[in-house]
Amino acid sequence: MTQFLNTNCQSCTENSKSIFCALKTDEIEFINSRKNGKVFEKGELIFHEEAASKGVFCIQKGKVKVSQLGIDGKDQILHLAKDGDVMGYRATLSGDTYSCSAVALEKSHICFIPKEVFLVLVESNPKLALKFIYLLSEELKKIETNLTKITQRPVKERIAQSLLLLKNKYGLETDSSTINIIIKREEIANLAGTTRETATRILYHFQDDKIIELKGKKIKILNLSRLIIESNILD
Amino acid sequence: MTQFLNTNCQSCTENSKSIFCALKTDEIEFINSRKNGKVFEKGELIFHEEAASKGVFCIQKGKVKVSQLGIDGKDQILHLAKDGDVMGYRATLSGDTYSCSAVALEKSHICFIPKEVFLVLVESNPKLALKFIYLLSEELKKIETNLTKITQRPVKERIAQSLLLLKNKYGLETDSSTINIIIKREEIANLAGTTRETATRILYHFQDDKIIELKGKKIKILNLSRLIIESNILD
DNA sequence: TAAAAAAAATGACAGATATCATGTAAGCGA
DNA sequence: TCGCTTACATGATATCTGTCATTTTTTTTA
Repeated sequence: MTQFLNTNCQSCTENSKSIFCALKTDEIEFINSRKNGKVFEKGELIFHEEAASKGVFCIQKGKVKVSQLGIDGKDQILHLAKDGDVMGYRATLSGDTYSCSAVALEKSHICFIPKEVFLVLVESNPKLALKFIYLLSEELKKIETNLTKITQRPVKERIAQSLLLLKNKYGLETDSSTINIIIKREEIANLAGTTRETATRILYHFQDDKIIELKGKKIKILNLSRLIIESNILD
Repeated sequence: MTQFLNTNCQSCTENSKSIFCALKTDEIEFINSRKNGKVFEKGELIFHEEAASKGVFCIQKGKVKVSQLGIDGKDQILHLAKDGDVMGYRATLSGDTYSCSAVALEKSHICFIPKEVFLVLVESNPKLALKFIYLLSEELKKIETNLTKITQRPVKERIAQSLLLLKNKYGLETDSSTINIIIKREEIANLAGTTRETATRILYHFQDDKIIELKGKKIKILNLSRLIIESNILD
């Protein structure tokens, strides 16, 4: 059962730093009166690929995976999102269907901004348009690099990279070493583009080597520098 | 030895349909007087990844591969370009280094538009900005799908897909079956994210199955529908 | 045109990963 | 709390694909 949120954008932008923060007060008002907040439970679908884009989603608080389904149902996680991130703008900007699905990784507060509202803003505010150009560019660069890496590097390195990504994205807990996300083995596999079994094995490898410690669905990084070495990221 | 071109944009936009075609006459004049045309020989480098973006390149006539170097020197072709295509805009728009290298696949006539000129246009012309948003979006979608496919599908399907891509991009010769591009085995491999040897073997497989015919560095499609089946693209 | 260099074909082989199968543990709803 | 379902661990196996080595063909250059 999804409940509705009734926060307003003003208080939201104070905390998180979404792309909408640079908007003028009246523009924020404009969004605020037309947006639509919802609470999504863990595992709940936020939007589905192949659905016609109806607008964009802005995460007030939460963690979301954005993934794409392969032919035989295996999905590839393309993007991880957190507080302040906007999702679905690619499809909305090009008037297309969503090319990915978004699913909450934990209970998340997410606002929906209808297409018309969003496009009016982008088209009337050149600065915002440039920001999205920027965002798209970054995204494109990231995924290009990813494509090259994922196809050329062995699974072990990709798993290490995935762990580093999770750490950088969601941060560490108060013990300064446990990655602040509850994530299934299968999702780690989908991030690294491999199978659940292989991911499991490699994680245990890393545990045997005292690089990480597996604590149920959480992962504690024992030796960050070695994890970086394993990931074979040279830069 | 690179020679210089002295065509003007007016005559160019009449033939090809680049993204700049929608510009007003004075804007085209503006580009025309500041651009810089060159002839690149086959195999010649047009721009190099990691170089700071100095501007964008517009193909008047030619074929170009845009690729990214992996860790051990193997490169992944991310994009194929032809007449009217603009390259390097991603980096230029986000004020970044190029993330890919571009190399001519055949003798190509290419104009260079300096960063300042390009950015002035984009920032002063909202319609153009939206066009680039569109372009970036399309590119992003394409590469996301590619990432999922390339990591999840076997090499055979990827090779078939690569051949279809080449056909769709560069078209067929007058015999209505030979793909209109001279391309090395290694480049097909780099497109499909595999090795030269494996690409070779699979191409011969396809030839044995009477799906294609290898004519030196050219490829003739004998049975398009079977090639599509092999590519396992369901849509 | 001959020689040299580059590209391609081809076979042998090894290894990384996926797949399959089965048992175990953990989470969840009644 | 029990039972059911979902997630996880783990071994055995097969296979795809990359690597290496050698020969042949094609292209380039002198």
